[in-house]
Amino acid sequence: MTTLTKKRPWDRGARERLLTGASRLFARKGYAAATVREIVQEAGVSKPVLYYYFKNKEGLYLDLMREALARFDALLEESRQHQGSVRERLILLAERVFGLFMEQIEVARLAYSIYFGPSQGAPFFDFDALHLKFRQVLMTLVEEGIGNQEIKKKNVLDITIALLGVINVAMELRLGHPELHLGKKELRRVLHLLFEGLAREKETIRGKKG
Amino acid sequence: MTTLTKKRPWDRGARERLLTGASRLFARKGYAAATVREIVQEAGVSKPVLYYYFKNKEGLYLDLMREALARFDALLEESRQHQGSVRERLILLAERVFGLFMEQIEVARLAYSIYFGPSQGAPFFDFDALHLKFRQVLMTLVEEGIGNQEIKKKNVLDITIALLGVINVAMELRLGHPELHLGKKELRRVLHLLFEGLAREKETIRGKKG
DNA sequence: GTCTATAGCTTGATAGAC
DNA sequence: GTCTATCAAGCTATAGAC
Repeated sequence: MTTLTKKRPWDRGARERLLTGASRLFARKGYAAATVREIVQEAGVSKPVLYYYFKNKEGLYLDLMREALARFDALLEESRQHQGSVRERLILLAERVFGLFMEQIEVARLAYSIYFGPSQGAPFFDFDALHLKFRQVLMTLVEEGIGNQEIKKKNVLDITIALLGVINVAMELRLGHPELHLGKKELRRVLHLLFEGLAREKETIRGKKG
Repeated sequence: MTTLTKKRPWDRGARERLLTGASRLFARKGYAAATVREIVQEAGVSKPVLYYYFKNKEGLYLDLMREALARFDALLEESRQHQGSVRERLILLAERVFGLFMEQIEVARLAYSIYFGPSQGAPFFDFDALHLKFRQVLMTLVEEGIGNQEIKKKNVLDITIALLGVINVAMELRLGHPELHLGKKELRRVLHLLFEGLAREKETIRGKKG
C-alpha cells in the first residue's frame, strides 16, 4: 500500500520543484538562455527526472504557463460577481490583478517579455486570448459606468486603454524598477487620479476650448 | 578613387545590413535564440564579416542598442526647447517618443523585453538610465504645470506615472496587438482624456454638456 | 575585406542499470 | 522513479587562403 500511495501521477515533490526552479531561471535568463542543466540543478534533481514529468523543455514551459494563467482566468471569472459602484469594482479588479501578478512575478516576467517581445525560442502560447478577455472585462465595466452616468460619455476603448495603461505601468515599475514601487495603495491612488483628471477644473467654465 | 571610397572605416553596406538584420532577428526570436548563423544569413554576408565589424555577438548587440537609444536621448534633449502650454508640450513629447518607437520598433521590442523581462543572455546594457531620464523630463514638466496652475496640486510622481502609463500602453498595443493600433491621434486623445478625467463632473454647471 | 573550413564547446535528449 | 554515462546536433569563434 505504501508503494501505491507514492504512485500518484503528479508527484508534488520533484515536479513542483522543477516548476518553481524553471520559473526562477526563465525569469532571470529567459526561455532560450536557461538551459535544462541549470533547471534540474536549481530544482535539485537529475536530468532524466525532468523528462519523466514533462515531455521536454517546451512541455515544462507550457505546463508552467498553463497553470499560472489559469489562476488569472479564474480571477477574471470571479470578478464578475463583485459588487459596488463601477469605479470601486474597477479599482478592486485592478488591485486583484496586480496582487496576482506580484504573487507569480517570475512567471509574469517571462510571460510579459514573450507576449510583448520576441518568442525567445519558446513554443507558441496563446497569451493574447487572456489579455483580450481582461480587456473585455474592463470594457464591459466601462460601458456599465457610462450607462450609470458614473463615467463620461467618451470613446469606450479610449477609456479602457487609459485604465489598462495605469494598471500596466504599476506592473512594469515592479519589473523594471525595484526601487520605485507602486503598492496596491498607490495604484488605487493613481486610478482615482485618472478618474478625477489631471487638469485643474477651470476650463469647464471658460467655455469652448476642449 | 572607387576603391579608396570603399575603404571607409565604417562600411555602410555590410555593417548596416548586419545591424538591421540582427535587429529583425533579435526582435523575432530574442537575443539568445537568434544565432550568429541566422544573422549573417539574413544580412547576406558570411560569418567572419560579422567578426570583422563587431567584436562578437555581444558587441553587435551593444552597438545596436547604443545607436538606437542615442536617438531617444537626443529626442529628450531636444524636447527641452519646445514651446507652448505644459499640456501641449507633454503631448508633443509623448507623440515624438511614440513616433521614434515606431521608427525603430524592432530594436524597441528587444529593448523592452530585456528591460522588463529576463536578460536573455545578453550583456548588461543600462536601459535604466535612459528610462529614468525620460521620467525625469516628464516630472519636470508636471512640476511646471503645477506651478502654472495647469495641473492639479497632487502627488507629482502619481501624475508622472499616470502619464507614463498612457504612453507605455500605446507602445504595448503595438507590440502585442497588431490589430488594435493606437496612432498618434488616438494617443493624443487618450492623453487629453487623462487630463480631463474619466468621471462625470456631477457638481459642475449644466451649460457645458452640449 | 571576404571567403571556406573547422576547432572546441555546450546544448537537448536518451539508454540502461538499479 | 531516479541515477550515471553518453550522444548527436548545433553553437560561437577563428585560422588561413585569396
